[in-house]
Amino acid sequence: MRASRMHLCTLREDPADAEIASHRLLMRAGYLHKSGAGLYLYGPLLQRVLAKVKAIVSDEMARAGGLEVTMPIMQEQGLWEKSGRWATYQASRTMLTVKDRSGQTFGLAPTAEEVVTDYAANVVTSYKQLPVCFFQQHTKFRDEIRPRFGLMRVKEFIMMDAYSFHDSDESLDQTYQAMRKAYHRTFRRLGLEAFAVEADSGAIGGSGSHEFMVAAAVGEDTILFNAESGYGANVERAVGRVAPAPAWAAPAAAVRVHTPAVGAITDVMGFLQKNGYADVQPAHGLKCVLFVAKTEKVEVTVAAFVRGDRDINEVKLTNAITRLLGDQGPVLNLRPMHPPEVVTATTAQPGFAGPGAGLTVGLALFDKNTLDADTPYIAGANATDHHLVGFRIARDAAVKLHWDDLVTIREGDGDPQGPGVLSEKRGIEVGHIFKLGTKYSAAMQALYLGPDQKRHPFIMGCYGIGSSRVVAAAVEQHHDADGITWPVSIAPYQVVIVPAGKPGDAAVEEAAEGLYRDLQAKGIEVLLDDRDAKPGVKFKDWDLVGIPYRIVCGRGVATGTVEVKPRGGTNADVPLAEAVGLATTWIQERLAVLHAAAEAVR
RNA sequence: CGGGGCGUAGCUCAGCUUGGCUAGAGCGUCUGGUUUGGGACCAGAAGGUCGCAGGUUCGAAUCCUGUCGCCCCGACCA
Repeated sequence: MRASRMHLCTLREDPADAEIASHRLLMRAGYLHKSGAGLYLYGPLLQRVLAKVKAIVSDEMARAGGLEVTMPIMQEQGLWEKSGRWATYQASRTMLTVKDRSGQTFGLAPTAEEVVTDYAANVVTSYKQLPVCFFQQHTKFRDEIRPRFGLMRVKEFIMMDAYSFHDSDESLDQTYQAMRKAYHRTFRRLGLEAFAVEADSGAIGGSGSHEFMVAAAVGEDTILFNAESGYGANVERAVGRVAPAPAWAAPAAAVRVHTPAVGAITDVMGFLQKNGYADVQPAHGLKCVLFVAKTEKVEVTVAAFVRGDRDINEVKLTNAITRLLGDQGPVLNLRPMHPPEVVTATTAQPGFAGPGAGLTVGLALFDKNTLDADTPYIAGANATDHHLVGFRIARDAAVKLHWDDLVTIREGDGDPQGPGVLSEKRGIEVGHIFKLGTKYSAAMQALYLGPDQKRHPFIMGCYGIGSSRVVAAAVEQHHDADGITWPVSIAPYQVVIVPAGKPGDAAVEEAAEGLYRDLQAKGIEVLLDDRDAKPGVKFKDWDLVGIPYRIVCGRGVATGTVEVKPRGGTNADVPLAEAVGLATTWIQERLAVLHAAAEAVR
């Protein structure tokens, strides 16, 4: 491609609304055009990058046995009602809906379990056809509450989604592991450093799941990990060992203490320290957070308790409530109580809630990691400006006790699997794999005939990679002060030739044209910067765009040499005749490194 | 949806507080010339319903009301 014909539109300044590197650089280099909030036009350069990402993703999915299909983006409401998810997605309002001319309502694909399950039910009839895995790479819509960070979180995006069907848990597990391996291979070929962590399965549902994360300071997820044991989990899911609180001089029986105008735990402890309980700390508090949980059928008030120095994990709490509610569930929405609701539930102003007399809630849950039934705590007295000192849950609580895992694990907590300690880092979620079980197939009556001559619901798995998000994550991981430094496997072009002689220098022009022809003949994706611009402008542009290799035909041409330079690396002066060979070799070597990394996945 | 902020040229922004002359700058674009190894220089040009709609006023980018859009902080997810 000749640069004069490719409509390169780089910006010298950062767009005002771009905060993170990928957004900033993709906009500045002309990859992206913002069409609306969370809506982007992918320019010609981005199209090439995306095509390469998609090709690698598809290749690895096919290698793992997947069959590529294309599913409709408009999905009938009826299908979603069969699975029972219409209500969930309407409640969270993540699904965009449209009406056709006859008034029928459709959802715009946020995912495709229903569509693919319906397909499998029709085309897979016998256990002899199992397992099977269908996948696609297609546009998805999610009515994001707040699109942000350029390509990172948008309303319309491209996702690879795969769905597998099985007749046994063992078969599902085999495919799950194959997908896990395929994902690792995919990310290595893409040049991305990604790692898998345990995750909550969220709205998709199911038993097990792992997320694939790209480490990045701007990542929206928090990961807890221990490099030594290999444990890693999203904070939503992470478990760990919390150090016990130190003992303190608690009264034998609970004492009601006047604690004027101090509701926050640290304030309460500060007050008590000055008023007769010198050794109390926040860890001696019994923190009570009040929520309202909604399911399709019921609305229930909930009190959640955790040790005073720790926080409630709302994802864990949601799951715990769902378990308690049984067939009244699942919980579709969980929100903290508004102050007037707190007053109703505790007969006190917010800040003085506790599990003793006076608390009126549907459910009371206690964190089993940080709380003990027979240890003394300082609890709210359900009376404004009063606390109970020396409160013991087993003895003094006036509510039915439910114990579960509710605490948010944080840096410094113990590794659940070994002696080590957990660390924390931020990550961008680029992929997710789930074991779904029979959630969809049972609900939708998607059945196959087994060797026992009976009909069984498919056991399912589902797997996603955010193809367009991967592009943003790649830029986050590969950029410097001058611009993007694409891995060669996904760069829009592999080489750019920059003629840098005086205009009309026939020798320079001839050398550049010759290299251009020869590289094209070798199948290299090559650009020729034939624009009438100063060399400095060209260098800046290609550094920003991120072309991995640059060949400069300049003053050396007179003596028969050109310069070959990797992006961010050092120049090599080589004879004109060797430039094509050297660039080709370097490109192939770098691709080989990525392939070797993929082959090393076990 | 709650809280904060912003809408002026393709991009980045001044001007608004305290209403008043032809609405400005830099970058980018176009023309001509000089330049040509890390975002050149000179001369000239094009480009604006000041987000939109009302209102106040002799007069509104500026003040008021409404509305739409966008950005940032919190709850969703690839």
